[in-house]
Amino acid sequence: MGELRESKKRETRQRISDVATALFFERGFDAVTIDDVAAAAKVSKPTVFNYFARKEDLFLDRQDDVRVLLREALGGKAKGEAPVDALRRLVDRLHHEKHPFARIDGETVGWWRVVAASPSLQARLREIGDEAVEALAGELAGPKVDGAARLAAGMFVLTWRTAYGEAIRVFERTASAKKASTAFLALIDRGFAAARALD
Amino acid sequence: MGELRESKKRETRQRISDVATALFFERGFDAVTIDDVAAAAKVSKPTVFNYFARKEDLFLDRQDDVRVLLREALGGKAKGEAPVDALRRLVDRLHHEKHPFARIDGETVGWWRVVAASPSLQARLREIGDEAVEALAGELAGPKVDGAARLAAGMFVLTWRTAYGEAIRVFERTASAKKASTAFLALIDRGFAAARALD
DNA sequence: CTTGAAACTTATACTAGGTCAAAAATTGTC
DNA sequence: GACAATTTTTGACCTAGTATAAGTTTCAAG
Repeated sequence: MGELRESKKRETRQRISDVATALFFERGFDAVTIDDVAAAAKVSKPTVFNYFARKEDLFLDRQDDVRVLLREALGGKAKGEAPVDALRRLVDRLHHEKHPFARIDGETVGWWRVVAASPSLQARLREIGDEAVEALAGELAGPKVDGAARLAAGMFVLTWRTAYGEAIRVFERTASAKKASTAFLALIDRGFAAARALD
Repeated sequence: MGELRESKKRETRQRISDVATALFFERGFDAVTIDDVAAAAKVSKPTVFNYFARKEDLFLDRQDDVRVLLREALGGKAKGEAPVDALRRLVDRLHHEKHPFARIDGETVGWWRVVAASPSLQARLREIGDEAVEALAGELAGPKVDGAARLAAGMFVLTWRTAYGEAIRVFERTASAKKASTAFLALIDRGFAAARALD
């Protein structure tokens, strides 16, 4: 059944990803070329693109997680529970689990510095955000997604993005993960309160 | 003092823009190369980039308008008037003036179709949106922009974008500019109501 | 009207992301 | 071990965007 084949592919993919990430942290995203990555991972350029559709995906390969988390948060919510409450619980859960999406510390900030220095990574992040909005709108409204659902979904994603960005800023200013967390959750609450006012 | 020079530049810039827009409508954004544009406008490729920093700017050259409109709406607001009210008045004004930012008709939809078919135009549009958020946050909060201001600004931009997108969808479905307008204003009101709940 | 400086445009060449087709190597199955 | 399927590679190609240096046009001053 192609076990060896599968594991080799996983290995190759992983090697490319690891090598690329290391290079990006070292030199910055834009200063590293695909040829650099390919050479360091000992594969050819087309092979890199065989595993990662865009250069940005070498650094941002958590997009699928977003969809999964949203779905399981909304799918697993108690009957009658408002979506906004289920999402609020998701934030708390991820925050307690120190999930990188909901927690700022030295590591996340290192990651963010790479992003902040690269316009194309930021562009890709915006794109992922919009995809998340569409996915979330689908979860919220079922098959018939309308403007109201998109607006609600947009508010969650916007709130998350804004809270995350603010937390980074606070961390960089104060070097305190605690203060960053507080700022993060405060903005989350603010945004979610506004989202509640939508209906 | 260089009158002829100035007018020639204006002319060249305009010619490039017109020629490019026509080509984009004709063949789609991605199917037209900068070389095509340069040849059709009878200039060289570097000259095109001399006037437009990116290819996308050949089609989206209203970014400055956004900043100007926001500034004059918030600058000219009556003392004591809430920013949200001033922005709401801006929407109404643009809508009545049939400004493309706030009105959907056959022409806007033609423009939108070009955008919808091009990932890079959509990416640039997202970027412009984020720039608008930063600018608006600055207008709202003065020199010290904080997370709350960014969240508020983000909500306005999100609401506008979402309302605009929904209006396009309605127009394409019903072919009625009136229904599109109604959908647009309904979502604007919805989003602005939520934004009011922020404080 | 000439001349020299400044601004604009050009040709040319280059970098880098990304794609494509076909050859070559590797693995799975008979 | 031979044949089929899949992966990888090679190498060529396209396009956006940039740098450089040379050519052209406009301007202002003599």
